[in-house]
This record gives sequence, structure tokens and C-alpha cells, in this order.
Amino acid sequence: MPPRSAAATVMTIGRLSAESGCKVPTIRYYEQIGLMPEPDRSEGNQRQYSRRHLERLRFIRHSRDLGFTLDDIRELLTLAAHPEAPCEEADAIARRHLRLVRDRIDRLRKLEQELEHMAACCHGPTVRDCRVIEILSDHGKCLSDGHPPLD
Amino acid sequence: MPPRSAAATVMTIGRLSAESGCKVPTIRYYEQIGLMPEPDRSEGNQRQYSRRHLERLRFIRHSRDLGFTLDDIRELLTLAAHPEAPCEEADAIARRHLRLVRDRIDRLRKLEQELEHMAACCHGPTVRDCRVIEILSDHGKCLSDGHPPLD
DNA sequence: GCAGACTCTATAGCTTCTGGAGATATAGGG
DNA sequence: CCCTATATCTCCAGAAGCTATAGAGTCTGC
Repeated sequence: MPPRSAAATVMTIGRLSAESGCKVPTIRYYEQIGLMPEPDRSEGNQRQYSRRHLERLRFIRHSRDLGFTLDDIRELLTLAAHPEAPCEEADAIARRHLRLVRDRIDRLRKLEQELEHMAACCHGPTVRDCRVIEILSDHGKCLSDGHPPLD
Repeated sequence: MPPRSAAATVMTIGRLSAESGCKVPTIRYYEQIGLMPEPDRSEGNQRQYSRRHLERLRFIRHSRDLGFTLDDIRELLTLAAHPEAPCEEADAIARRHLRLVRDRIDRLRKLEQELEHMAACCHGPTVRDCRVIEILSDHGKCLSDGHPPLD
């Protein structure tokens, strides 16, 4: 009997979606931007995917979950296809991304403090006595001087 | 002599930009989406801003820096215009935002660990021995089961 | 009165998808 | 063979929050 899991040699796009966790329009989008190769088509013009497609898509999905950009992923995919190449580049991408993530954490922490401070400053029942609005209006009432952009 | 700082009663858009830290196209964009009111125009059809515009724009800018969405800011601006209204709502917006920020910090921390783990796993000189690609290919090699979406 | 800086409008692009419209394909049951 | 329900097809628009460009007009200082 034919296998019921991802072991099926041919998948529709819906199946690929279920197996990979990517939504159907997202898969078509990835194909459109050249991140996924164009699959074969059935007689009725429907996409037919193989396990190789699934693997690639899972790689993409996983990398996206880890916050890599599509451009990063494009590069990582190229690297993955050349096992003999030096891995410095892949490593560099990962490390750069790690720096980015740490940076974002730092900035978000500052923000967290600022917001805690703000929320703690609400003193009266009306907007007039509420510091939230006031602090937003006047940067000088902030804990820190500058808020770096979040992204 | 006419004042040289923001005390000028009338500003061009470039001046408003410099005083607020918002770029010129951003200011026009805010006007377009109704976040900033349409200012008077000079005879030559150029926008003329008052200090009230500057205050509003600074409020917006500061809130953006703190990560509030434009929709949040719209609401906060409305609230700010009604000092007699109860401040619960402003407070609620700030607290909701605080929760959001904390959530993002948590998720980014997990990511950080994952990436550290990954980077530490690079063992060989070629992609073949580099775990970065391998881990990306195979979710099972991850520290955690699921990576929640970052946003 | 002219160079150069600034501003105007309108429109398109960025990133990473997501959703809808309207048409076709396929699978399962009678 | 037909019917229906679901899945798929293409194409296009929209989301958030800007940013950039083109081509024209305006203002300022010397």
C-alpha cells in the first residue's frame, strides 16, 4: 500500500504545506522569487513536489523561524549545496545574525524599563494625571536619552 | 532678530524634520494617512507648520521609538486631547505594549541560545563538517522543539 | 537675477508574506 | 456518468511603515 506520510514520492502543494508548516500561498511566493525551484506539473497543471522539495522547504522554514532573512537563506542554501566549500561563510552569517539578535534584545530591554517606568507613573484617574501621555509628550521625562530604532 | 530654534512660529517641512527627527517624506506620509493634520500653505504652496505641529510630531516620533504602532499612537493622541477622560485606556495601551515587548524579549533569548549553540557547533573547515547548515536542515538537532514566530 | 537648496506631487518600491476573485482539477459517493 | 466538495490554478491587491525617484516649481543669499 502507498505510504501515508511524507514518504510519498509525490506531493500536492497542500500536502507540502502540511508537511512543511508553510502556507500554500507562501510556497507559491517562494517559487515566484526563485527560492524554491519550479516543480513538475500534473496533466491538470498542478504542482507536483518531491521529497527534495520538502527538505529544501523545511530548511527555509526553519531558518525563517530562527529569524534569518530570505537573503541570508538564499546564501545558506547555496552553501549547503557545496559541502566541499569552506564553512566560514555559513558561520559568519550565523554569527552576524547572533549579534543582531543580541542587539535587539538589548534595545528591547531598555524599552521594557522605559515602559515599566511609564506604567508605574500613572497616578490619577484622568488623563490629566496620567504620566503615560505626559512622558510620551516629553522626551525629557524619559529614563534614557535616545531610543535607538528597533529594527 | 527672529529666533533661530524651534521657537520660530512658522516652519518649513525641512525645519520640522530637523526639529522632530522625522524625515521629510515620513512627515508627508503621516499627513497622508491622517496622523498629522494638513498644515496651512504658503503662497507658493509649501507647507507651513506651527509649534503645535512640532509637539504632535514629537509625540508621534517618541512613541514610535518606543515601539508603539501607528494605530496605538492614533489612540494615544486622541486620549491626549481629552485630559478629563479616564486614563485607563492609555494605561492599558502601555501595559499591553509592555507585555508585547517582554514576549519578544523571551523569544529572542531562546533564539540567542539556539544560535550560540549553532555557532559553537562548527567543527570542520568545510560545509560538510559545519553544523550550522546541518542544524538548519534538521529541526531535530535544535535545542527547542518549536520556534515561535518572531512577530 | 541666478545658482543651489529646498519643496511640491505622484508613483513605485521595499520585505515577507496573506488574502481574495474567479476559473479549473481532482476525489469520492451515488 | 454526474454531482459535489475540496483543492488548486493565476493574477492582483493589501498589509506596515516608510523610502526613493522623477520632473517640476519655489525660495534664499549674494
